[in-house]
Amino acid sequence: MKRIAESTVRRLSLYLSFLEGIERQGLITISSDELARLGGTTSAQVRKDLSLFGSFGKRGLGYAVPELSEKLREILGLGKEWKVCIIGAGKIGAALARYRGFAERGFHVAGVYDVDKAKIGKRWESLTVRSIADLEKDASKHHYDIAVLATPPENTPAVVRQVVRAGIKAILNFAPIQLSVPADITVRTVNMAMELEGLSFALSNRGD
Amino acid sequence: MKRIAESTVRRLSLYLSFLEGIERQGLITISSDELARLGGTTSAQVRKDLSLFGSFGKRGLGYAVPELSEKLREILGLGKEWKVCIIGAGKIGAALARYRGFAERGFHVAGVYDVDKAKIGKRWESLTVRSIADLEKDASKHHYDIAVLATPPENTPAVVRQVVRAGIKAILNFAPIQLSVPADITVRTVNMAMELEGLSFALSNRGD
DNA sequence: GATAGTTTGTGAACTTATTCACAAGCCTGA
DNA sequence: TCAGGCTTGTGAATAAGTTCACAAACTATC
Repeated sequence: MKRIAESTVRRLSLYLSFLEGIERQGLITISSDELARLGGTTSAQVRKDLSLFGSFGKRGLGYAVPELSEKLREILGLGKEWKVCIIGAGKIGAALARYRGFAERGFHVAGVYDVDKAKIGKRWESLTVRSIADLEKDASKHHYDIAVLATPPENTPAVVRQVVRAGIKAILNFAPIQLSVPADITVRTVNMAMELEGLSFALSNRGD
Repeated sequence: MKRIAESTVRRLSLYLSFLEGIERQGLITISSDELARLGGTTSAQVRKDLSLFGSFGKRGLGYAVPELSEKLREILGLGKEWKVCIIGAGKIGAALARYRGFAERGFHVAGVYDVDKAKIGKRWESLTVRSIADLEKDASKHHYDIAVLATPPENTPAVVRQVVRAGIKAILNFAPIQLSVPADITVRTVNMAMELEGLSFALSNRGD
C-alpha cells in the first residue's frame, strides 16, 4: 500500500468522530459534502482520503453511515484492543491513568512504571506502579503495543532506550523533547509549549 | 509578510527549545546541520525556515546561539506576557491550572471559568472559579489573549460562541470536537483520541 | 424505461512544502 | 593577503498534498 500522510490519518480520525455522532442521531447516509463541512475541509478532500482505501460510497447517494464508520475503524486499526503502558507516575501520568478516553477507544492501560523508588509499589487506580527496570521483562508477558511517556525531559532519552529495547513499536510522548528512535517505531508528540507558541506566533503576526 | 506554514512554526518552536538547552551548556555557535540533527530534519530545511524571517547566521561559522534564541523568541511573540483564561474547571482544567509550563513561557493564567454552579466560587490555586457568563465582561477588563478550552464536547460550541463574543483571538482546544470560529481566530486542538488513533493506524499498517 | 437530479471516484492541474546544489561570504593560519 | 575549509542563503528542481472537473453510476419520478 502506498504511504499515507499523517494529515490524512488525522482527517480519517476526525471523520470517524463525526460519523459516530451522526450514527447516534440515527441518520443513515451522509455525503462527502456534509462530512467536509463538519470537518472544515472540501468534499474532494474527503473523497480522496477515502479513495486511498477503497470505494465505500454509492454514487448519487453518499456513504452509508454505519458501514463507513466500520470501515474507518478497521482502517485505523480500532478493531483490536491495544495494550498500553504509562511511564512516569507524576501528575501527567496520573491524569492519563484516570483518563476514560483510553478504554473507550479500545486502549487498555495495563501497566504504570516509574524510576522513582518512592513511587514504585504504590497502587494507582487498579494498577501498581512498577520499576522501569521491569519494563523489558513485563513487555514479553503483557505484550505492550504502545508506551505513553509522561517523564521529565532529562530522564526521557534513557526511558526511550528501554522502551525500544522492550520491543514497543509506538510511543505517545508528552515529554517536551524530541525523541530519537529507530525508523520502525512511530512517535506522536503532544507538546503544550509548542501549541502555545503557535498561538503566540499567530497573535503576534495577525494582519501581516 | 508571506504566509507561514504551521509546520514551519512548529519547527521554529522546536529549534528554540534546542537552543535553550544548548545555551545552558554554554555553547556559543551552532550550525544548521547540528540543529537539523537535533530536530530530525535537514540543514536545508533549517536554513529555509530561518530565511523566511531574515539572515541570522554567519557563513562559514553558523548561528550565534543567544542571538538566534532571542530572534526566535521575538518571531514567536514570546517577548510579551500573554493573558490566558481556562474554561472548564474539571479534571483537565485542574491539571492545566497547575501546569508550570504556562508561566515559564510567559503565559499568565488570569482566570478560570465554568458553567457549573457547584464549581463557581471555589478557589483554585490562586484563582476563584467564575461563571462563564462573566467572561465577556471580564475580558474587557483583563484583556485575555488566549482561551484554553477544557470543556465537555456537548458544551463546547456554546462556550466557543462566548469566547468569540468576548473578543478572544486564540484558542487552545482540549475538547474532542472540531471548532467552528471566524477566520481571524486561531485554534490549536489537542486531541488524545486522534493521537492514539494515529498510533493505532501505524501499528496496523507496518510493512505495507 | 427514459429523464432529471444527485453524488461518487479519480486522473489532471495546481499549489504548497521540501530538498538540492552552489555561489557568496566568513574564519583561520601561513 | 592569499588559500583552504566551512557554512550560510537562496533560486531551481523535486516531491507531496490539495483542488478541479467530469464521466460514471445510482435514485426517484413520471
